[in-house]
Amino acid sequence: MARPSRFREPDVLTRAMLVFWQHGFAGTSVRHLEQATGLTASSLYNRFDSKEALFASVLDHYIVKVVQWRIDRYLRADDALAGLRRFFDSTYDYISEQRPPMACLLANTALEKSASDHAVRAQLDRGLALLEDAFADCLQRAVQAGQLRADCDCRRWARHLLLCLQGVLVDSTIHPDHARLSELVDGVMAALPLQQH
Amino acid sequence: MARPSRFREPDVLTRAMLVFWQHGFAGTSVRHLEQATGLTASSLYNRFDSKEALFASVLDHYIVKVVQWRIDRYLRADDALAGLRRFFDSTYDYISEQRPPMACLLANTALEKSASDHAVRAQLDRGLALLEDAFADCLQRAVQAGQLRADCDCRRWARHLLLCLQGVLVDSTIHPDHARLSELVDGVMAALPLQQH
DNA sequence: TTCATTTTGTAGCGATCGTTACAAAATGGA
DNA sequence: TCCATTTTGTAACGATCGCTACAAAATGAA
Repeated sequence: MARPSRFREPDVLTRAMLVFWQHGFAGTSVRHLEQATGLTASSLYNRFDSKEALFASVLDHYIVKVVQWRIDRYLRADDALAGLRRFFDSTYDYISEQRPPMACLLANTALEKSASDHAVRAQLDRGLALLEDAFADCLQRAVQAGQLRADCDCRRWARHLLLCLQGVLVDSTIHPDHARLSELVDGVMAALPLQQH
Repeated sequence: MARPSRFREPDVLTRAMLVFWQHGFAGTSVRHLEQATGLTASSLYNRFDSKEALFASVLDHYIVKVVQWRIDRYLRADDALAGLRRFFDSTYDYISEQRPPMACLLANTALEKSASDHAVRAQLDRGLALLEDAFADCLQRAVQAGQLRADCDCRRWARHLLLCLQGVLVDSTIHPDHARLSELVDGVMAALPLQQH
């Protein structure tokens, strides 16, 4: 057959992901990607058609490895509300571990890339729909567990949580302060239609 | 004296602002700025030291001409809650007038520029503090008018509103749909500690 | 009218951008 | 062993990047 590749594709995508995540699409050069992945440009272009195509693959990778992973890890916990809280906490836990905070590749891309880039837009839609559905499921379980009021409109509250999540992510890059962010999330959780005991 | 300038500085800043707002800092070239302002690069560099310095001036311009203007226009209305609602509405009204939606230059910059760029960070802080204070004042007036409960912690709710605003702005670029955004703002307003009648 | 001063337009600087041509290197199959 | 196939490293392509040198143009002061 052919000469074997020196790198596994998931590793390349993960390393490229971190660069795009931190510096954005326009702010990331192919030279930078070469350095981060350890591949030369010719190898990168051999696997991916262009910087744009690599970015599309990275976006898919992010949705599975970061978004879906966090959904599975937190939003499927037995205690739905506690899981939701931990999901938000983990968001800025993750951020404050990094230097500097990088928010969320989906939100970054939403604000950076042109709205006329329909392929990227569709990927963002998919990633955020994943989150919205996971929020809705989580809230539904909280209703069934008697944590939230029975008349809670889970779909609408899921959209509200998605909105708050994006707000937390933007805020975390401006005020990377754990206490402040935790207080903000307190407010988000308290706004939910909690079941009164 | 000297040869007079063909352009007024505020006009130049406004035009440059629209370009940075839409395409980001890295995504905006000096050629693009020349075209948008009608000035040549030599004229731009004669007034501003660098692209970075021009961006800093543009950010100041944005804080005064867009942020402060909207605060004065909406958040100082006699009916504090109605003004607050109109402030949020105006945010995505403004967005849907544009092709494509451009969110907010402060949020865009927060997610794009490096956290180590302390000068830009300080400007973002200033702009967002302006908004937070205006929200707090607005809520305080709503409390005094009996629209919100007397025990409302206006400062915390102001931060919450700032969070929701950023969320709305991100969402508006992904789903530039007026009805959906209006429903989201319904949720934000309903979450406030309204005085029960 | 001459001069000092600032803005303007032209033209292009070196550096970096995304991308590619090409041949050497590394494999399994024949 | 030789071949077909794919990856790799080297080197560089034309285009564009942020930026600037330089002189002509346009003003008020002397």
